[in-house]
Amino acid sequence: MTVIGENLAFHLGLIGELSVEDRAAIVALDGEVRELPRHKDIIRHGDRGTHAVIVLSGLLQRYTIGPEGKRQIHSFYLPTDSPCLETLYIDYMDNSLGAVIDSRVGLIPNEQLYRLIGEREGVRKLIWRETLVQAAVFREWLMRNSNLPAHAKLAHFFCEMFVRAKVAGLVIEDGFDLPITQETLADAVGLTAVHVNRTLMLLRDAGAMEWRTGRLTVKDWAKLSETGDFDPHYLHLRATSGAGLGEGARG
Amino acid sequence: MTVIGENLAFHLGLIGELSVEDRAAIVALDGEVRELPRHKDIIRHGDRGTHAVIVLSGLLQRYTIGPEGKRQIHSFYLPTDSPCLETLYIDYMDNSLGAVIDSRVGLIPNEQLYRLIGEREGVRKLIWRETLVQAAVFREWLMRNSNLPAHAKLAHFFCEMFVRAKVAGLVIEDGFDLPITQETLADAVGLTAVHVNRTLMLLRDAGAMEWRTGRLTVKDWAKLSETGDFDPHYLHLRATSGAGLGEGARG
DNA sequence: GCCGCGTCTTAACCCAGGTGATTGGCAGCT
DNA sequence: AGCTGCCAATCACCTGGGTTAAGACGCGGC
Repeated sequence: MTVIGENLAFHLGLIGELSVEDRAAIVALDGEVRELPRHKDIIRHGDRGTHAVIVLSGLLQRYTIGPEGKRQIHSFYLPTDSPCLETLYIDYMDNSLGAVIDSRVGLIPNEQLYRLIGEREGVRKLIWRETLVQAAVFREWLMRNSNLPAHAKLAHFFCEMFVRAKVAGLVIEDGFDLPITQETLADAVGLTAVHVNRTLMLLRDAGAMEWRTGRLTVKDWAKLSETGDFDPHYLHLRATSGAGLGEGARG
Repeated sequence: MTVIGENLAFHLGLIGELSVEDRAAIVALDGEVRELPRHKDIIRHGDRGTHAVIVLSGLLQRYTIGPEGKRQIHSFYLPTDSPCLETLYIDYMDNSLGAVIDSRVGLIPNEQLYRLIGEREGVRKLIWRETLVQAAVFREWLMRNSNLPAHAKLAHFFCEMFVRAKVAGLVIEDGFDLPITQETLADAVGLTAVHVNRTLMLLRDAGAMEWRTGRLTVKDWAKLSETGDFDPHYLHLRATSGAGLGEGARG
């Protein structure tokens, strides 16, 4: 029983059922715990991924740097999230993964996962499913960044992060830590920092949400989710019903 | 030995090695062949996917309809492409799959694939890898639609389709069938049909490409790929080296 | 040979969001 | 206290792409 395995089991349990034996096998997984200072990458574009990553604390981001230095953030990873599971069967990293703030991550060698995947159908199913859910999130981000106006982009983004934080057990009194700068947010939703700033004030004034000192608080879920045209189905959570999700206590 | 299995084996062979036995097992897969008239969906948002789809001829598109009827296309599928492999472990479809033009598809029941995945590590690896490559494509589309200006979006899109058509053996004399309307293209890259039209003429006038009567011809690969800042690595093909890809003869 | 419809093309106008530059607050360091 | 760096907040101005509308060019059906 390890912190890393426990967190992975918890996370996989959010998107499907785990038998007692499968759960035990995952919980028994171990690996290296590493401190990752802010702005430091753990895997870079072009690297060969050899480990799965489990976020234990802090916040990670997946991103690429495009022409003229433009950065596109593909996803953020909250504690218990597991980026890099795709390195199991994709050798060449086409993006980078780094820490937004000082973070702690667990690293599980792929070999350990190959073994479990081969032996246990239940584990295979959930890990595979996890990679597919991430693909669904990329599709949703594609839709959001291509089709929605600025205020809806921000609202949609906040809704997603809120739901994910909620099921991960990170939400306290309708708020959770989202320690990103407006510029980082801009790189995620495909706007400029200036326009993000302008647009944030609209959402604040509308009373939908508050976001200060790195903490997001949802004031009016109905308004926020309607503004962002948000439907959480694409997250494929076991309990998907908007903000009124189950308790979701940590491992 | 069936058309469906043969096409799937060919397609998986593009992204990885298949042992003789694994290949034989895939080639032996069979399923229903179905004619899909243009604009008809084969799977709809909200459905439960129960089959993998193999495109035998024609062209499919994956899409969602957003607020105010806006359509976002997430991907196109050329002959030998295999959408819906994600339905193996995702029960609820969060998008639709339909025919752009009259098409023929093969349907393989998921049960058959579960069996093979459980029995054969090599097959499991390649099918999983295929779903991960599609996720990488979604990430690239996210970057493209969020960060690139209109002319680069179009160039990037054409580059991707060209490379994919090339490895599928569909390219003859630097051209292949891309029977979509400008409006459909607009819904893929996140522009309006009018602006797509304006921008297409720039690319044409620059001599980079030609696109008439549903057939795309690349005139100047260097110019086109530079305009679109295109790097084919994200497709994770076995032979990835721009337009000068291997022969790629069908089945 | 004509009609109807889908698609492409073009034009005139408009606005959401980009650009660049400045200010002020706040935290950490010396 | 003063300095440095980061980040939020604004302002004035600009432009890429959206919007609306109106022809033009096929092409299949009758």
